[in-house]
Amino acid sequence: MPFTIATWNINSVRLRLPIVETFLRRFEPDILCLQETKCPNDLFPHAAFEAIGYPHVAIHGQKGYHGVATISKLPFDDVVRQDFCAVGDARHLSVRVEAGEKRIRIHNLYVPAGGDEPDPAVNPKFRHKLDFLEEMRAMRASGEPGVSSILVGDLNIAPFEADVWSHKQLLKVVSHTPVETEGMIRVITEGGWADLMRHAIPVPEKLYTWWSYRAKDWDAADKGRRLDHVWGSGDLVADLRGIEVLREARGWERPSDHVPVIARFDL
DNA sequence: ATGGTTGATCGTCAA
Repeated sequence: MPFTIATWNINSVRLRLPIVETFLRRFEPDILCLQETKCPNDLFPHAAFEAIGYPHVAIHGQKGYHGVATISKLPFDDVVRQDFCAVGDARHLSVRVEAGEKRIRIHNLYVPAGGDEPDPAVNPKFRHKLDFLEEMRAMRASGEPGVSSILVGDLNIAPFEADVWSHKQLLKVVSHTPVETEGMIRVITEGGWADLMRHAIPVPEKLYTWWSYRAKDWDAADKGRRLDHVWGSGDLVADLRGIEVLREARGWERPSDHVPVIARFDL
């Protein structure tokens, strides 16, 4: 059976509810994982999602910052909210679904951006990001017997040269420094994950999911980075039918600086 | 080298 999952850093779910609804109506993913919802739990717009066919919603929000939400057509159970680095940030949410022949744990993650200065000794935000990455090493693609895994989200790291507009110019820019890119590749390798975006669209093809708000003409300048990711347990590689990065969404009305990534499977 | 933009919230932080 077809199974589709999307991930999108929405940068305020309430402000951008209209374009989220447009996206869901047009692409009809079974599951949408949102990051940076910036929405306290008691103000989350549940009714809007239920009204367009998404009655199953898990949220992990806080006031002002961060926040993740998993919005689903399919029922799920065993919701887990992990407090990475024990700082009380709402940055992780996982659920377990049954789709086709498979049971799948879906992790929805929002990794700290890490601030501007890529030195953990002087920048506590970068220290936090590296600590978060270290804690991610415990995430295993085969964590539960008989359960496949998908990990999506804004991981705020672009691991490969083809994931940034200029490898040389970004080597000392947070998101593409060696300690981050090597750390991420270690998490992928040790955890038994497959980088599904790069299975479908291999290096060296350039692939971006984020363009800064600060760039004057994001489309023409095209100074993007691949900060959003879709990882899966090894068994899902054979089931993957394609990846779509919805670049056009960066040009929508009042856009997020991130665009949706859609993964399609036949399970 | 610097400043550039956006959102939540209401001066300032986070990204």
